[in-house]
Amino acid sequence: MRQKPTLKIIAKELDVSVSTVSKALRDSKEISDETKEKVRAFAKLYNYKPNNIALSLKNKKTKTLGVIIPEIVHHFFTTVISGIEDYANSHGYNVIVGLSNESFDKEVINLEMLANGSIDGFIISVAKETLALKDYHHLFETIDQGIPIVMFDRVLDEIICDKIVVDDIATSRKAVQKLIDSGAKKVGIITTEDYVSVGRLRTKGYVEALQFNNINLDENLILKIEDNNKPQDELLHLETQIKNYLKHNEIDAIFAVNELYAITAMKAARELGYSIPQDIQFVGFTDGVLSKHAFPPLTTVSQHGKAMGSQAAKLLINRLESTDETEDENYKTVVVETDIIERETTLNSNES
Amino acid sequence: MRQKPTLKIIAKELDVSVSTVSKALRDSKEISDETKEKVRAFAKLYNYKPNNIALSLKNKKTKTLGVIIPEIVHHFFTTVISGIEDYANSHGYNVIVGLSNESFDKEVINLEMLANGSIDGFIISVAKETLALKDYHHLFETIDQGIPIVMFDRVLDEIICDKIVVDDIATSRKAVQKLIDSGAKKVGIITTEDYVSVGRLRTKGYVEALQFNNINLDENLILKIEDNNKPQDELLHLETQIKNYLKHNEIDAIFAVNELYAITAMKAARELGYSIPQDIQFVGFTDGVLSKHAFPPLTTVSQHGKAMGSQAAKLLINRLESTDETEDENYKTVVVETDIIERETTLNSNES
DNA sequence: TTTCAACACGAAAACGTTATCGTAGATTTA
DNA sequence: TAAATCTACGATAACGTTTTCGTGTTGAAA
Repeated sequence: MRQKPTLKIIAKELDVSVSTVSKALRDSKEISDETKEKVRAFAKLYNYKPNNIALSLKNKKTKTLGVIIPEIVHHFFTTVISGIEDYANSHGYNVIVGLSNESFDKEVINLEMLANGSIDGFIISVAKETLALKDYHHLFETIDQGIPIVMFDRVLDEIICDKIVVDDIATSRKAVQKLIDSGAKKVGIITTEDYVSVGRLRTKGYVEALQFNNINLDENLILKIEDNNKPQDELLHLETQIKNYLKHNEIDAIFAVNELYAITAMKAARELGYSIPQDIQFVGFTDGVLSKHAFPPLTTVSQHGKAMGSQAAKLLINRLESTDETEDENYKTVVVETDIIERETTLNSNES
Repeated sequence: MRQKPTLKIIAKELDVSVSTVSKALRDSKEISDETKEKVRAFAKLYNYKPNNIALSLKNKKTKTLGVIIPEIVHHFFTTVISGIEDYANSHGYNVIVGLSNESFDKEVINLEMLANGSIDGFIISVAKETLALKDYHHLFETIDQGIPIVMFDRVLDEIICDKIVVDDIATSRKAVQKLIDSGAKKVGIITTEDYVSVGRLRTKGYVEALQFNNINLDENLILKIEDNNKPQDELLHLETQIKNYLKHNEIDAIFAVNELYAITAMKAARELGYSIPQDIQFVGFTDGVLSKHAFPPLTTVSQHGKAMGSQAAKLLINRLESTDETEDENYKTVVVETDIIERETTLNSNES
């Protein structure tokens, strides 16, 4: 095991001062060509690379981004991370990820752990529990410490910072409209409880689409999935709620606010004897593996997670590298486009 | 924006020396209770937290683990990461992830970027390209620098380090045996090319299982999927290869070395008029979302990715914290158990 | 009274960098 | 020849910690 060479070691070996070595390697004009050549050769030979930690301490910049998400075993979040990584890496930044597991406490701990010098800025999608508790002190504090935050997906109006979102309301309207255009008369929605903002907004879009088409809103057609605390039978719990919902309502189309709800509803519908899409149509949200490989392949709205990720990284890095305090305080919230990917759970509009 | 307090600032404010503040906060007995109290109160008031970077520099330990994987948009890898995070976090470590995108160059860059002080050790699953090139100099070099590596999933015999693997051969044997026990006479395998070690090993297990049951090996039943360089139509490419394979062979069971191959094969089989599992049975590898929500739900072998992840983190952290050089050099390779999760693409053994 | 611990604290070094400033000797300018 | 200017380098401080080693007061022991 060979120990990593440092400036000091090189300096001693070459019998010059540390400053000379540093300057030579940075091609300072204070150093003669002769000395530069000697130092460079030696550095190359021993594979010298400057120590990142020392640089971070000196520059007060770590060149790393902290990403805090509720869950990593989730296609949407991984596409976002992938987008962040791409952009960050190609701009000389590293990415360190923290998982909140939807827990407020873990979110706070992660934030604080990373805020003590480990990272230059955060990209974050807050935990459900944080949403429910409405306790945002940790976010305020890190911003107050001068660490910029970019929020995505689950964003908070109360926090003033850059944000990356999809236009949930408009997208949801678009999805429901698609269903209506394809001949659906009784469109239901499977959504989350209202404290999850994306759920609330998508429900709103659903309502708006109905109004726009002069369809009376039937509250029974809105299924808000209750969270289950026991993750083991989460899925079972979900299924029974949906089956119950399907049995007690006459529905010919469903808009589900995420992939899992859509897939599970399709399974339930099949078991109840519906055929898809003839008897009942489906549109999901988030274009993940599940949608693509579902049976039949699910028509869904694509959130373009990768684009969201790289947008987030871009915004954050721009802010970090803007000549501090110059043109700041004008926080942007960029809304990324969504598309409906038509697959086989919806009828063609002209077939209706 | 309030700037973060440092020892120096606290010291000045309280009119004591930096050392006194440091000692007081670390509860040194050199400091009087009175002073300790004063310092603690002040530190608490201003929410003092020691700067991680400075600590890292001083201690030559960063308390962070570098994880390098080929792809993050992949269920297996995310479960592994999740296991790593869990264990690491609860032991005071952070995790910084690097994506190689299956590219040798990106793997090398990521490794070097992180090896310069940013992390204490690596957990890595090498890129396909690295496997194909058989160029491991970057791995040797980081080990040579005294940075420990734990390899998982795709491991290399040539590298001497801790390893986490599943027993691919045995598991594959078990899966094929299951198919045979359920009455299959003509079992095929859909696998990767041989340079991907997991593919090679699983193929080997397949062959062994046939031998064990005195079934003649028909080379035509082994489909090795060729990699496609154009990621856009990767899926299409896969489908045509599989359909072709199904058309030209008489097969009543398929063992696929990953989820995607299995799902795609099921789709192809359905399109060719097979019914599952009556006409053709399927077993996949890796228990991901796809398997669980496939139609019909796919019988598959579970790799327990989360367990692999936490095992990897445990091995790495143990090595990092073992009183250096004392009991080292005895590298372990732990093999984690696999299970076959029976769902609806296989017949019951007694139905045969 | 002298001597000596014990006590409570401060100074300084170290981790690996970079940047500012100083300066000895060589060279040019007046 | 004296003065000014380069040239090429070294010393030092600084980033925020922790730790080792002093050291000036006490109070107690001799």
